[in-house]
Amino acid sequence: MNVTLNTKIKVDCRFCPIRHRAVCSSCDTAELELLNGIKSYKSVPAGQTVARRGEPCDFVGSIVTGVAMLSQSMEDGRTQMVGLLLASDFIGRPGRTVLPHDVVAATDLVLCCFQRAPFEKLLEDVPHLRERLLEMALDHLDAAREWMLLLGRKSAREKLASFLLLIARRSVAADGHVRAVDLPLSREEIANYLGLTIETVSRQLAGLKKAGLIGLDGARRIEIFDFAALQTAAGGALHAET
Amino acid sequence: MNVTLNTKIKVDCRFCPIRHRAVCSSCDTAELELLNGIKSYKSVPAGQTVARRGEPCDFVGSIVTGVAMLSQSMEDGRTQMVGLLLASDFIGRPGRTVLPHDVVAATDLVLCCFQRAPFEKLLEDVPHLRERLLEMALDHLDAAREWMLLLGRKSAREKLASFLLLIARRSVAADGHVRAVDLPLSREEIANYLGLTIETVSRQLAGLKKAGLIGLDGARRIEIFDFAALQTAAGGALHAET
DNA sequence: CGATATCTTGAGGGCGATCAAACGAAGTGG
DNA sequence: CCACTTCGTTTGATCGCCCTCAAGATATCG
Repeated sequence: MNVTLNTKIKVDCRFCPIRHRAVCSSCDTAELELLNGIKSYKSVPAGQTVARRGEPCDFVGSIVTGVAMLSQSMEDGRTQMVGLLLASDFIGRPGRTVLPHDVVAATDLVLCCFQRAPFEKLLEDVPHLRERLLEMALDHLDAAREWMLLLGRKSAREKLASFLLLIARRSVAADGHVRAVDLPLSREEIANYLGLTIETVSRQLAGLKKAGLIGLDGARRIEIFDFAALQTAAGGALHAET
Repeated sequence: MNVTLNTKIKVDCRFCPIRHRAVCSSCDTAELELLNGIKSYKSVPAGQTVARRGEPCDFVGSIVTGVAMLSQSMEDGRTQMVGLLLASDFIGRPGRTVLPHDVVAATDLVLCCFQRAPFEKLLEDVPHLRERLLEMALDHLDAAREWMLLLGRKSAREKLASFLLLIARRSVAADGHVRAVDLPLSREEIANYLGLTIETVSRQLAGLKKAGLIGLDGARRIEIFDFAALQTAAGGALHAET
C-alpha cells in the first residue's frame, strides 16, 4: 500500500463538491457529523496503485476529484479494465477486506477515506448510508452489464465511438453538449478499457477524424463535431423505446 | 408480460430449498412471516420472457428452481447475455420499475415473487433484507467484472473452458468434483453469453473433446475428464496470490 | 416417416492482433 | 540552442483467429 497519507485539514462536508452524489448524499446533518468524525483525506498521484488485488485494504472511501481505474489481469499480462471510477464513486467493498481487482489512479486523486471498522459500524446504524450504497452498487452493476455488450458484440469502431460518448456525457456540466473533452486515459488504458490494442485504438480514432465526426488536438484533447453521427457509429441507442 | 400466473399453494418458507441463500436468508422467523404474507409463486416455461427491457415490471422475486438469462441487444439483433441467474438469485431492482435488460427463462422456472410496493415497504422496515440485497448485488457486480475480462481478453478456447468450469463449479452439490454436467443453455445462448458465434462454440467444444479434456454425450451433456487441464485452458487462475 | 429446429462441419474472407518502424513531445546535459 | 535520450503515439505490412456463408448431420415432434 503506497498511498500518500496526506491527512490534511478536513473539509466541512457541507461544502464538499460531491456532497449530493456520494455515499453520504442522503445523510442528514447529524449523520454527516458521524462520518466527519472518521474521515480523512488522501492524495494519490496519477499512475499510483491505490489497492492491489488479493491484498487487504484497510479503508473504504469516495473519490472527491480525479479518475480511478479498476482492472483485472491474467498471469500472462493481458489486462482488462472493469470499471472507471469518477468523482463521488465509492472505493472498496464493505464486508470484504480483500478486493477482487486492482485500483489504480488514472489522474491525480483526492480521496475521502473512512477506516473500515468504524465505517462498517456506521453502516449498521445509519440506514441512509446502506440505502445509498445499495443504489450505487446497482447503478454500477447496470453500467457493467452495458459494458459487457460493448466488449462482447461491438466492433472496434463502435467501441471507440461509445467510449467517446461516455466521456463526453460525463464531462457535461450543465446543459446539452460539450464540444471538447480531455481524455482522462492514455491510449493503452483506453485499449484495456475497450478490449483492444493501442494500435487499433489509434487507428479508429484516426478513422473517426477522417470521417469528420471528431477532431484531434494532441493525443488527449478530443473535439466532437457531430454527436448524432457519433451515436450512430456507436451502434445506436441501446433502448428501443419506441 | 406473458408470465403464467400460477399462484399455487405457498410453500412454508422453512422448507424452501433456497431458504439459506436468497434475499431472505438472514431474516428471522418473524421477518419471514412478513415476507410470506406478500409472496406468490409463478411458473415460467423455458424460453418464455419474464420481463422485457424498457417495460415496467410490477414484481421482484427470487428464483426457486431453474436458470434465467439477462441479456441486452442492439437494434440490428446482436445480443449479449449479461447475467445468468440461478436458484436463489434475485430478479428485479428495488426502486426502479423499468429493467435495463431482458429477462428470459433458459429452463423452466419457479419464481417466488413479491409485489413491488409491499416489498419495497418491507425493505425499509427489515434491515436484514436490505443488508442481504446489498451483499448479493456486490457479488453480482464482482461476477460481472470477472466476465468482462473474459469478454474483452480471452480467446474462444479460453472462453469455452471458462464457461464449462463455471457451470461445473455451480453444479457441485457437496464435495469437490462433478464429472458430468447438463448444460442449461443452447449453443446459441452459450454463444451470446461468451460473445461468440454458435459455430465457434461448436468448434471449440469439439476441440476440447479432441484434446481429451472433456467428453460430449449429445448436445447438452458434458463430461469433464481433466479439471486441471481445463483450468489451464481457461487462462489459469485469476488471482496471482503467490 | 416427413417437417422443423438445433447442432456440426467445411471453405473462404475480413477484422483486429502482431510485428516493426517512424514520428512527436518532453526532458537532460553539453 | 541543439544533439540525444525516453516514452507515448501513429502508421505500415502481414498474419491468424474468428466470423460468415453454406451444407450436411442429428435431434425433436407432429
